[in-house]
Amino acid sequence: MTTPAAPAALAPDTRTRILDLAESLLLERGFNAFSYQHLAKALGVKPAAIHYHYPSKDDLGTAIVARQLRRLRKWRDLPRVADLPPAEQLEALFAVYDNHARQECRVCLFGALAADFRTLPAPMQAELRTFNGELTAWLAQVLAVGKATGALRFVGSPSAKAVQVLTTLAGALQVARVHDETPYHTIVSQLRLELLA
Amino acid sequence: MTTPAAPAALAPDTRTRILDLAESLLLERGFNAFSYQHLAKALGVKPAAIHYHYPSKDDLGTAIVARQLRRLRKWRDLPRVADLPPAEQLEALFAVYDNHARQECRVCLFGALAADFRTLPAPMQAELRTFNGELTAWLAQVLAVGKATGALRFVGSPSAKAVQVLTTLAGALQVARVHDETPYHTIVSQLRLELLA
DNA sequence: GTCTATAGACCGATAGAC
DNA sequence: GTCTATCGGTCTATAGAC
Repeated sequence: MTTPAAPAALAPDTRTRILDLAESLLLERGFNAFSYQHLAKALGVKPAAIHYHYPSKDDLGTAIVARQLRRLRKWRDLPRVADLPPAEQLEALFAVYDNHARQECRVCLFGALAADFRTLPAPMQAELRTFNGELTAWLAQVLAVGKATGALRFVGSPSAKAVQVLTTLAGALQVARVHDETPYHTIVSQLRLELLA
Repeated sequence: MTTPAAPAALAPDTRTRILDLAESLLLERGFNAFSYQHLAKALGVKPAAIHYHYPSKDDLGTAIVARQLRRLRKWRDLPRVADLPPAEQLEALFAVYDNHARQECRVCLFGALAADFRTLPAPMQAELRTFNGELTAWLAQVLAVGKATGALRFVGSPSAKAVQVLTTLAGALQVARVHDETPYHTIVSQLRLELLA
């Protein structure tokens, strides 16, 4: 019985390189703003090679969202995240968005796809809904515990506040793209000011 | 001296019909998701006729944003808006977003263009920055007066709060598109709950 | 002011060799 | 698994008749 080669961490295969680049372009410029030709040129392969791995652009787009969903679940369940007290879980969430802001003013997955949502293939729409739903549910739980322990402060229900906070963060990354990072940091500071007791 | 014909309110000219339809499609599906052919077919004219009025799609896009900016200034300076007390000015703002949510889950201009911002022509980018800047400045003033009179309640500076509230509203319309109107109303209720003293 | 006709580029996708 | 070659469609935009 032969063992499949372990994925080399320093040399991702073509399939992964395609997905990485497509994800970057999606978050930096939007789904309709890159083509198989762009990907092929940047990766030094031919467009047909990408069609081999992802037969259609719909498949590629769906793969991007599906991977982000897997990453979200992994991150959420990491001991260094799951075992934190609520206020620090909130900070861990902010840190993720800070990373986006620093990397070429990337917006988050949700913010990148929401405007064009109706033009997306159905599987992509479904994955994005799940992504947003699970993230919201996670934050609602964090907020509920935080309120109960007195570490976080807000009016209204945890789930309503979770929807509001995530929506604000998604929008904040968009504002950073249109202007600069300043309003993004203003918004996050404002959220901290209001939430941290 | 001849008088130019007054614009017939019930029969907008071709130029305006093009702009109206393009604006609708922009807000409902995104800037890259409609073409001159789509516009032409829906209006019963040929693509070339649209090129006559708006030589390039960049010109058309810029005209959409420029008109929204003119509308914003007009709305803001209307006596029935400008003379209102702060809490009612805030409600007037919410009413504008409610209208968007009800019309085919339109996002606002900002939310429609932010994701693809880097792919937009420079004049469009500039107009959008001005649009967002003026709206933020207006709301900051409303919030400042509201806080001073005790009608509105929030921590932090009026301008920081204004950026946060507008960003949240823009994001809320995007969430409505991805899911349904429910989270939009949840977010606006949350904003009311927090701001109205 | 609107038309016909078409240019010229780019798109996503496929067939089939290697 | 990646290549060459190419198809058919759509896009923005232009030229020129009416």
